[in-house]
Amino acid sequence: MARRDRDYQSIGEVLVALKPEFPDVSISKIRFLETEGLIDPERTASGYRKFYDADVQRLRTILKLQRDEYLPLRVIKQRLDGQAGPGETEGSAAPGPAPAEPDEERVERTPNVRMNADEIAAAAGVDREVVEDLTSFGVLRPETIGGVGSYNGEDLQVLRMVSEFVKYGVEARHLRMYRHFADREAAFFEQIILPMLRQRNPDARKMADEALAELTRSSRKLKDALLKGTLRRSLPG
Amino acid sequence: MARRDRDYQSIGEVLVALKPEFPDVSISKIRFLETEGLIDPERTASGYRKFYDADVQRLRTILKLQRDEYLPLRVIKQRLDGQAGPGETEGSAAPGPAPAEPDEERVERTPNVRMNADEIAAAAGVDREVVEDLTSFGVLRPETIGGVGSYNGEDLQVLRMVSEFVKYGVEARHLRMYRHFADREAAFFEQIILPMLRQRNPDARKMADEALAELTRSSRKLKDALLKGTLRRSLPG
DNA sequence: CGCGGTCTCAACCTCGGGTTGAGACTTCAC
DNA sequence: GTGAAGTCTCAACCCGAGGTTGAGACCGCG
Repeated sequence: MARRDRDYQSIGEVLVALKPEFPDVSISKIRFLETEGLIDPERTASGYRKFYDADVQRLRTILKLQRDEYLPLRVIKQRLDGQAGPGETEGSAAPGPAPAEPDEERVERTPNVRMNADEIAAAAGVDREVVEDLTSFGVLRPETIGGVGSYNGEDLQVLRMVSEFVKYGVEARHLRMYRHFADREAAFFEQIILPMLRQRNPDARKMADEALAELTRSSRKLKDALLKGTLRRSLPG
Repeated sequence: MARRDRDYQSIGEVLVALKPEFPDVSISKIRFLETEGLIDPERTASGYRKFYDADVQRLRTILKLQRDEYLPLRVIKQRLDGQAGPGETEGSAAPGPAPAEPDEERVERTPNVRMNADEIAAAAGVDREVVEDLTSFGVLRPETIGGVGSYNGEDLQVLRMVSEFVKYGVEARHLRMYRHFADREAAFFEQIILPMLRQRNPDARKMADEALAELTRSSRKLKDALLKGTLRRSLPG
């Protein structure tokens, strides 16, 4: 009678499963990742770790991020534990050399900030006009509250990047293409994700989140690779 | 008579210049980066380091990559020295799902590999048909040698990412948008870079390379931020 | 029943990324 | 010209991240 009918794997089985893709994984490493809070497998009555598919998938994601993106574990953790991951958000608003907070732990940031056009312009170090143009071209989409645009932390992220382009003389209207593309891409992802959400599986939500994160990463790399390849051909270099 | 008419800065001046943006920088760190081969400032007759604008710019780039992307110094170095990867040329077009080369010295480079459709399909673990479809949709653009497509390492990168999408049931034709966008973006960058190359400055080439790298990074973040923002609104999150 | 798998816990290790200090030279400001 | 401030090298040291290595005890399955 094979006992293989249980619906989880032991740590050793997981090891074997991951080894081909991640030769550097080890039992002690997996355990270590648990002590660091990156995974949290259930236990049997006697204390053995139980790895369900979702756990293994998460482990795979962790190892991939570590190997391919060189992310430190604390960042991986943040990024996986709810989108609490602050998209990085380097602190200190304001262009001025403001000593800023020693800050140290850059947790919590982003979503609940609220700024008007002047504030966000100042925070990103660009002219207010840039903000207005970006908004009118739809690159930024502030919520409109009482007829006045209200920008959030994500908009600030965008604006900071735009400010890099501005240095090279790029104008807001040139950046519309980025907005259009983001919309198309989001719609594309939605088509993939929505069916997953409709499943009556209790884990559906969790799986969908993981899937979305993975799609986002893959698409980023795809865009990168295509862009680089194209540039290499079109620019002498 | 102010001696300020020299066209370079001392290490201390550089420190002051960078401090606002990178509070953690220090003199010893800058020197350390030199011993690690990441920068290579000229020296005065008496041995003092001379930092020209391009050196400072490079330094800034290094610090940004370290802080925002968490890249280890050796990876930053490789990435900035562009092409100069070590060893490489694994050539292991391993079959099977994913042993491939985790490669250790990541991504970026593998220019001189040459594969036909079957080989690249095997290396990425997808069906040959996927390769054919991608090629016919222009997502992959192999050189055609004697009527036969010849794919390189960049194509393999792309194909690996595509294989992630395939898992979710995406078909090659859905990915055409990525190709279109990469083309538009490359053309956009070209418009920014070409004027820089035409300058009769001896450093023009170097500056243009730096600029291109910076644009690439900024645009990546911009795309990321826009996509995430859009997803957050369109998918219940 | 025994052999291999798994558990915890503390000690240990390596490496990346710097810091510190000593001792000597250079440059700036007056 | 002289001293204070800045810079140089070089070796030694430091710290944290990310694990590894046993020792000793407990499961579990054939």
